[in-house]
Amino acid sequence: MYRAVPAQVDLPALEHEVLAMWDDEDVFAESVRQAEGRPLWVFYEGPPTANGTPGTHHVEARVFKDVFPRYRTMKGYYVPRSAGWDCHGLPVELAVEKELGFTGKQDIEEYGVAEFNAKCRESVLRHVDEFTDMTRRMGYWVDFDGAYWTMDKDYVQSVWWSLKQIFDKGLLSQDHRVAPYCPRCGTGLSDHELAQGYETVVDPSVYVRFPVRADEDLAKRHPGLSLLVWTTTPWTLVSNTAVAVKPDATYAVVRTADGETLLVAEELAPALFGEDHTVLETFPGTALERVRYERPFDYVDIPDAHFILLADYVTTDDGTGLVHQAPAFGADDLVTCRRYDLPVVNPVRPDGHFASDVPVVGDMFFKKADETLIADLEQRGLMFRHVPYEHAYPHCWRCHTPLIYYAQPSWYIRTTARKEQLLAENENTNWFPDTIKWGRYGDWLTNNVDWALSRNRYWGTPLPIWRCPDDHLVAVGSLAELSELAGRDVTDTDPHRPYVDDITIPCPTCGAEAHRVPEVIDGWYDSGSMPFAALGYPHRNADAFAQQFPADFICEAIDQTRGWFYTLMAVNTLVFDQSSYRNVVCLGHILDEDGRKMSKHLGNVLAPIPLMDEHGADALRWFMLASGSPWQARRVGHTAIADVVRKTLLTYWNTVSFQSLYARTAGWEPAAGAPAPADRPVIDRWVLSEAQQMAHEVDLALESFDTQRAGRLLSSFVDDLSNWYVRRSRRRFWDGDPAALATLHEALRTVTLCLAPFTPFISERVWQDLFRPTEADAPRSVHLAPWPAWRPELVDEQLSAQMDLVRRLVELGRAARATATVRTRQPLRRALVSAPGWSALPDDLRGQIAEELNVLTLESLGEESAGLVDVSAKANFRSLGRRYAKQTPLVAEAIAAADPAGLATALRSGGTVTIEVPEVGSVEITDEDVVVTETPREGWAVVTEGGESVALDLKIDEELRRAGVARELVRALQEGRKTAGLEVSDRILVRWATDDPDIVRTINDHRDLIAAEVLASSFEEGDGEGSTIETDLPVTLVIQRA
RNA sequence: GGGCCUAUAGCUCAGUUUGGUUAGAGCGCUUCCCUGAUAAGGAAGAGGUCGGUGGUUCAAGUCCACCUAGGCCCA
Repeated sequence: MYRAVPAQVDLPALEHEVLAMWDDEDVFAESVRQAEGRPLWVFYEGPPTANGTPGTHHVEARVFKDVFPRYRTMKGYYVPRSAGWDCHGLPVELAVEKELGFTGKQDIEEYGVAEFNAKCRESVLRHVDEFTDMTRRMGYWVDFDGAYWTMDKDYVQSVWWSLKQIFDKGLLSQDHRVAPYCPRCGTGLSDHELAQGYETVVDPSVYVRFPVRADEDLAKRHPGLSLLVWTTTPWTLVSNTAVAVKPDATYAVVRTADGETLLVAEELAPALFGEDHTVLETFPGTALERVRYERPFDYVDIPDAHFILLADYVTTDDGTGLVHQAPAFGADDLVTCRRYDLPVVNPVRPDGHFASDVPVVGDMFFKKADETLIADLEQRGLMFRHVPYEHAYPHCWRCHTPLIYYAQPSWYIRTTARKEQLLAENENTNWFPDTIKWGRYGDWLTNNVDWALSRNRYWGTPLPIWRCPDDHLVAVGSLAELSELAGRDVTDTDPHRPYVDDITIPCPTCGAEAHRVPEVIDGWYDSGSMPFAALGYPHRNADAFAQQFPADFICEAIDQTRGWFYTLMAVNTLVFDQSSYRNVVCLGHILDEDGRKMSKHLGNVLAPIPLMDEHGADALRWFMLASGSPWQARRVGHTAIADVVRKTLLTYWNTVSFQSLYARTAGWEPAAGAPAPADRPVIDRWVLSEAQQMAHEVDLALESFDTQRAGRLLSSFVDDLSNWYVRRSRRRFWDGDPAALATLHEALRTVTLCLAPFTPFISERVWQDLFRPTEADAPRSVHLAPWPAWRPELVDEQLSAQMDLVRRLVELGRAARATATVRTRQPLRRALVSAPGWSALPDDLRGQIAEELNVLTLESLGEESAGLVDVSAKANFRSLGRRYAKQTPLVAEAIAAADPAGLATALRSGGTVTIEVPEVGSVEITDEDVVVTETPREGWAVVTEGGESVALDLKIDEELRRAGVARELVRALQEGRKTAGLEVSDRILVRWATDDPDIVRTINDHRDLIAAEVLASSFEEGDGEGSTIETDLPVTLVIQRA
């Protein structure tokens, strides 16, 4: 026996019960365990940074990470899934610094690295709990007990091992380069970190005069000549070393309206000076090489410098075509200046402040110096123009400090050396959506630059390289290896700073004492190592790794193209010569209701747990999976989610509740048996066929990671089931018809299983209420059940098409009633139908139309009513166009001109008609080529669409009218039953009283029908106890429970 | 400056792969209908230059080119 399913449901409360049940019965673990030995389907969880509170965008990715493993499990795969936590890195350090009130590295050093790292570890553990709560609440099944932590000792040693592989391949090296650097955090940033931190800022844009030295020939020809140099970083002018020009551009000496003489690229002169200037002389950039000038500031000593040099990268798109060179602060500048053997002078300290001994700007933060320097240039008359300039400038993605491009020593992984291989691996990867593969991600790979791996920080995987005073380097792959090198057992050491820093080894090359280099590594390398490091490979779990590499599926949001998607591919391709994932689903971002990014700043962040406790996790999940396109940025808000509940979840729930109500009322059990599907009424066969098709197509959609399509299929099936199958079959349920009950049971079983991966809570509850109690061998959870078996013998495509026709005809009939303003409750004598396929429609289906439209008979419009109709014929371009292409309009014209009635008659019998078309000749027309529309003439309500017509006979005689009144009485009584709070199976006593002879006659004529409809065991004239029914008819009705 | 995505009803979005002559749904609004599961359902109405221009084609929301605007990413 089914459990009773109330019509009203509190979804969030239901979900909490289901969560408790999963815990009690250990369902998730069992779903994995019972699949052991089956084919593996490998999923990798991208570790969230255990820092800060999870947001609704975390729910998005996690819904997708859940739905496909659940689906694959149902399809018979073994899908183990471990949680993972990204523990290291600047975000954690920053959070701890903030807690402790620190402002920089010096505070950390004073506090003690060991103590600071202990705080970091503590902070990670704290934040992981919040993620765990959110993850459980949303029903994301992932194994927390087997979670990997990037700070675990074994994890760190696996990372070390992989770095040693890369070092041994000659791909890990130290280099001095100009790279983005955060002066606050005191560390360089990798390119994927840089990518996350561009902010639009207003910087000064300055055009500065650099006077050409008086002893230069050029200055002799043009006394008072200055170079006009443009920069948006005035603070770098202190270190001006040279000026670069484009060798193949044309430069001009220009006299301005003010009579001043300036040197700029010729094509930029109009933009700079307007039309009012005179070009005195032009020459190519090459002619300017080594022309000396007076530098703007002489605060620091830069020997043998300050002349013009040539560089191809200079453009004449904007600025002046003369580019200021400060090799310590620009990657291009460094390369160019080195070619001319110029010194690299850097007056800025690692903390971003000018050195104390620099005049004027000493100890000033680099950005702050702009103002002072500009004032000075203006005072000395060197400033030509000074305007604010809005542009995107990189900032530290965590602390928002403007970055400085800064020459610094750093460790690099030479990913550029393996670029071709990375591109080849990308070739073998399936991206969803596939545009990412060649677009955003492919583009990123094509423009790959070496990976700046090291960080001058504390809480991270220490770079496992030991160096002796003679710069011999050793890479170490584990603590065991380190013990051997050190000559003592250090395997119990925490591999983090500062402990590992204290271990020294004799240099294997020269025997001198070697120390570990001070850097830790980029946290993104940790997460990219997770395929092997999560298992502690190669130090253990070699077999498991062999099986679980690469992944069949990973999924994150689009910001990870340069994050995890990249590091995962890069690390594993470098170490194993193979990428670590085959299919990658790449989601769009989540925006607020107004289309803005969610940020604490705007106060528009939706906290996930309250959101789920209001609407339910299923609703949020369904929204993420099926509402809009997952690849696109989407707006999330309460209305959109409430809509999911109302539209899909409650419709499903109410169908379940309906089934439970009538099955229980009838005492029906699924085991009681029912006619074989083939022997059931046609509407049953139809819904079973639809269910099969739906399950099959949802299967295919999920196979190709298309949850949106799957969702559409599911919700439209739920709608069909509730608003067509149940609606049309209600009476059979009241009677406890086993065929109907069995059919709905089977249809609900199919849809419940298909919904399980999407909405695991409500489907679990339905499983517990309907299926677990009534099937002897039912799994104890829907999530332990297999995907519905494909039963093609139940599919009937012809029936499906016929039902579509029926539903279209019903629509036309309703529209006809509306135009005639005859309400549906009033029976009509007959309806006439004209539609292709009508004659083949089984009587059962015709009956559905008649009942739905409340007409006594249905007739074909063509058969006996020839005189009543107007016939028109229209060309079907789709079929004609294929044959006649260019001549289609001519043929169409000829069809329109032909006698439509004759055409229709000939074509209806399946024949063909030959018509003569000018310029084309004889054309043979079949019924496919023509849309025939028949329209009745007078006294009829007709609606026609696409060649299908329904006409209602509007004549209402006394008999029909009274039948209508009877039906009105029935409706009023039913309404009364409901208001009185009666159960649907309760019998009632009815008393009626009226002065209206017409009502008396109606009741006398229809007494049995009315009594049967409202379950009245007595239906008598007179007064009685009970509830009085409200009705617009002149009659008093009183009902009472029998 | 480059790459990618997006542009369809007041709002949120389908439809574009495979071109076919009345472009759909939901929400909201108006009117009506139906109700023995439903916080439902149905019909009609108002509401569309399918971002713009040009092209290909007998035929373009759909294919092509260019442009505009917005978003994301890179420089």
